Amino acid sequence: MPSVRETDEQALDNLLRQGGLAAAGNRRVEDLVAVKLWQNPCWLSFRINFLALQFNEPIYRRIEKEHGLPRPEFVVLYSLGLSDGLTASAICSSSGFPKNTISRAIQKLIDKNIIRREVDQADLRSFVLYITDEGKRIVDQAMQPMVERERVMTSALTPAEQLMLSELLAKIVVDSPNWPIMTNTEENEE
Amino acid sequence: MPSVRETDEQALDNLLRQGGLAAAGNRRVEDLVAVKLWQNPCWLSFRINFLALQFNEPIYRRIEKEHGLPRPEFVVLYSLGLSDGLTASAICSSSGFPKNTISRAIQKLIDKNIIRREVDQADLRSFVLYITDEGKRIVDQAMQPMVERERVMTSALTPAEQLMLSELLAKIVVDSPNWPIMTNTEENEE
DNA sequence: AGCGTCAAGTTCCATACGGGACTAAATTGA
DNA sequence: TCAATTTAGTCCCGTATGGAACTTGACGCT
Repeated sequence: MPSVRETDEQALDNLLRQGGLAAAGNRRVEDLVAVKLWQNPCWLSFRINFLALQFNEPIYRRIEKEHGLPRPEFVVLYSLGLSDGLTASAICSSSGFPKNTISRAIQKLIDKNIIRREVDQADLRSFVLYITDEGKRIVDQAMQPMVERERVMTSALTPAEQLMLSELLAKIVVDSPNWPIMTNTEENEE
Repeated sequence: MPSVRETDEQALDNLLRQGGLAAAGNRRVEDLVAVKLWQNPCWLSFRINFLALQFNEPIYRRIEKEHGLPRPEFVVLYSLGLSDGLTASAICSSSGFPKNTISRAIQKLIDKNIIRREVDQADLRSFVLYITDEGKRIVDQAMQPMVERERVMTSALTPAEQLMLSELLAKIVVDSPNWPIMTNTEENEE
């Protein structure tokens, strides 16, 4: 909680909102994008959403075309690629997809012999998921364009800036368990 | 293009991937989230997507409940709130939604008297969109929780860090027109 | 002018998605 | 030890979504 006075808070708001405006300089950017960058009370969410889109759209389109895996299926596969032997609910909560979507994706992947499923002996309700060799092959192959896409997207930043960005974002992610659950029903905050 | 040698590049990769690991310290974070943060070749995309989700999910759920506007409709409205008199295609390209989705959303908003549409005299194919008073009211009201959510999400960072983050992200967004179009058909890059 | 191409929006349609109800197993607790 | 509650995962079903084809107007070219 920063100890700044009211007016300073507003000044900070303005600074945040205009973050990167000076540095943009001669660079040309689409009109509405410029507005959403620099005249937007929600500076963070636009930046984040825009960049997520710029990454996801081409990547998932490609994975769909090349491997026939829609996004939820690939998310499951990717998760197992990072950490084999997961359970469906673990994938849900780290990816944000609802459990029925993940469940469907898992079924499809099993049918395609891309993952394998075993009942968890410790908890007979749940299943432990394992990636197959075929699955490993697919993840490895799909990884290349993803990494490359990130490289392209971050190429405007120096290595030091990239590192700074990685750390700042991680700091926020790590803090996320502390955020309040947004209750949609109440009308007034503050 | 950073002028680093091969091995340095790998070292950088490792640093980037582990960005924020040291700072996380005692903080507890879900297992798979930790893996996706710090043992993930795609450090950027996970951080970005995770945060986008943490923002979008509660916000759009709330806006849906409170104002009956699904996400694409609110995106249109929000865009007009920032810059009145836009055209449908401008909204498409800044938001990333396909044009039929935006088209539908516009129709609905017109029906609900939240926006208004006039033929563009300069180009009879296209329409110029205007927000109505009712629309302004809704945006203003919906803005509060959005700003508040951002405040919560960034509260782990100092003001200086927030400013740095805003600038780094903007720098990437500004660079986005230079990124190559990903052609999904080719098999090999490099 | 007249034809081909392109761009703005709309319509059609198959399908993926997610809310909510449901089953079954674990856990709590009296 | 037997309800009552919670948790893992599946199923059902209405709806939103986005690809592709289509309509209409603009633009370029000869």
